Amino acid sequence: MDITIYDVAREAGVGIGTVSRCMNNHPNVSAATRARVLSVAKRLSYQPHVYARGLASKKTNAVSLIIPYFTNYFFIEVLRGVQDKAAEVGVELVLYGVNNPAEAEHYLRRSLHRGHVDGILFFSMGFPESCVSKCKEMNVPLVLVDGYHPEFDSLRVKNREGAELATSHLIRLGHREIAMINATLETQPAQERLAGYRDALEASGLAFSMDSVRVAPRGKQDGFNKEWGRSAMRDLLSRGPVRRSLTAVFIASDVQAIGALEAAREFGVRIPDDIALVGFDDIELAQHLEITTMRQPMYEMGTLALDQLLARMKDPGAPVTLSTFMPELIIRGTCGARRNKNFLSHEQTTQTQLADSNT
Amino acid sequence: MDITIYDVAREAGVGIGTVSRCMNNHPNVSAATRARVLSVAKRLSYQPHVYARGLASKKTNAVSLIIPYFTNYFFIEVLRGVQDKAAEVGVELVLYGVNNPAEAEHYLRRSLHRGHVDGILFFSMGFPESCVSKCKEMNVPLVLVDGYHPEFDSLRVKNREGAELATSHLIRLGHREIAMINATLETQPAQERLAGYRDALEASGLAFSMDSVRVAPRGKQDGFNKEWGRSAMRDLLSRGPVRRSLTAVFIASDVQAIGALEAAREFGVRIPDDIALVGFDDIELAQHLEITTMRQPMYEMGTLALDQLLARMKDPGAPVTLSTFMPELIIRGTCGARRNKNFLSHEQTTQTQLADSNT
DNA sequence: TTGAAAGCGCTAACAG
DNA sequence: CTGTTAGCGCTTTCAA
Repeated sequence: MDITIYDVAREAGVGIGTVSRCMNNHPNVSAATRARVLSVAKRLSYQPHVYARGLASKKTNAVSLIIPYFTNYFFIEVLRGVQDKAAEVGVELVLYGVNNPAEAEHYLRRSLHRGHVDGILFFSMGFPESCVSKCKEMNVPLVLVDGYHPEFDSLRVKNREGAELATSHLIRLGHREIAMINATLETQPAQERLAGYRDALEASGLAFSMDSVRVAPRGKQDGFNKEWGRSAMRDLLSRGPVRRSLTAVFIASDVQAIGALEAAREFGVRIPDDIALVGFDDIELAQHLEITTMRQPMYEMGTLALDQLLARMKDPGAPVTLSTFMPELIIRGTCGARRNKNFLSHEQTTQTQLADSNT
Repeated sequence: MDITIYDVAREAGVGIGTVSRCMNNHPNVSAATRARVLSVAKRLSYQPHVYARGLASKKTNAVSLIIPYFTNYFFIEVLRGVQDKAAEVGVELVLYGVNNPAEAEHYLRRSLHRGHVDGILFFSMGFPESCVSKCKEMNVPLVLVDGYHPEFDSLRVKNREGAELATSHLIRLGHREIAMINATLETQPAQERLAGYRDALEASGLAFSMDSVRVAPRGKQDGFNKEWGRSAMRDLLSRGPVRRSLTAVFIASDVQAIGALEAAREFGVRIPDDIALVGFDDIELAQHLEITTMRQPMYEMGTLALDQLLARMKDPGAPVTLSTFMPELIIRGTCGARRNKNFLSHEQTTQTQLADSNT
């Protein structure tokens, strides 16, 4: 039924060792023999048994993905990148969706076990310190995607620079009084985005003050959620003195921006006419809601992540790398840039049509 | 470094066979021995080598998922279900994201190879006829999720009944002239949703006519896309005579509904005041755009899919099953029901209906 | 350049 | 109930 290396060897009149060499492009085979073996293999449509190979060679040709399930579009896109690259180079992807840190650690430990996978892609979550020594001693290639740890290869987005860009954009549009809606400052992205916001303000000689920043309390998704966006915006809008001069808000994520949009509607505040908004992430909804935002190169992060992992597998001793990705400003409706003819002329815009969504 | 079954055996003072039995809950071990072995195993934090076990037992403890990449939320949710169930029973998930039928077939064949995976979950795509005989002869457990083939266990949504429900909802709200925006009739969901629409109309004594149905030309996503939704809606709205009396549209999917919404805005048609809309799928965007729609029990489909696959693995000879899922009406803004106090009062439904299975 | 043979770590059949 | 042993299909020395 199943055809094995023995069948091929017999049929080709060689030993199984030779067949093995052929299948693995080992140099020590004469061209003639190789051709003969390969043709037999094809004729029999022989395919090496993955597990047998794995057992003998101690390689699995698989990598595991440890990936949180709370979010959505971002991971899909990154995953798509990983996926495409995996298909290209022929490695298997073992998927572990994770709902909490404990699960993450569990799967991490499992993946660390000998002969399970050749490498690990760990996504977006804080890397459990309790695992770093084990990772090191097991010497399992590991790369952190959308995360950072000094001991491992990491891929991350330039949050600070992105936030700076977003805020500068608002400043260029003439806004002087720009608030920020942020998440919990305990997360790194939140800290960095705050820093970028501040950078932009100060670079333009505008005053920075935490009074204009709404920081989320600890909680669901660390404050990166619609509800917090809504209540922060409400707060911003209901404070009379602040409201008078406030003309723009930089929001640390698109989900929060959605909530902010809702709050604005409640208050009868027109976006972008009364207040301009810029978000962060470019989730799918942002496009439909016409949110101007900072887009992260998700797909590219995926392909690069796997590339990096493969590189690490090839050369375990190489110095640890940190790859950073620059987010891109996507101008849509909520920042008001499109109303500004002058501005439009020298700014790259997407082709999505602007709709007056807030009348 | 790596600890093997031999280490455990030696440490526990037994043979490796006994250790193996303990690890696999084989009955033929005395309670005392079992306890001792297990404790040693734990102490050494021994974990069987997956591949060695796979080689010897000819089981892999893994299933492959062949899943199209074009869509998003639906698959995420289903996947989450599969994922959770997998974690529960401890099977590995090997992911194959697929961009076209050729790739699907490629991965299918790969998965079919001996010893690769114990079973296959094939998602949403037409199952390649060229593979059914091979599947049968290889005897690899396979279940189709959101798809159907008479030879294999299938899980699907009751599209016809769902469409009927959606349309009836519109009728109950008093609409008499209800159009439909559909996809290409070459896909089964499109056909079934059309049939359901027709059922509802006829059950209420309303005239059914293909004049009121916009069928997509072949193309991207079989017409299940925003662009087609927009142009179909434009067409509906620009045809004077039709427009006069038209008060509602049933749309075969939420993505299309989004396009329709845009078209309505262009024409200055108010939703739901001038025209009521009901979509299908309940993608994430539907919630934010307040689209009334038919929700598919995605998560449950995922868990059930894996359950079914496990059942099939346990009993390969069992008769082929077909599990169907009833979509649920989610009332939001676009159908206008909320304007109707009476209606709201007796529509308190939110319980997901579980699968009814039939052979 | 090639064949033979020794494992990889485990399961399962076979004796005891 | 338990130890021993023969593979599972392949990679990889080691001789030839």
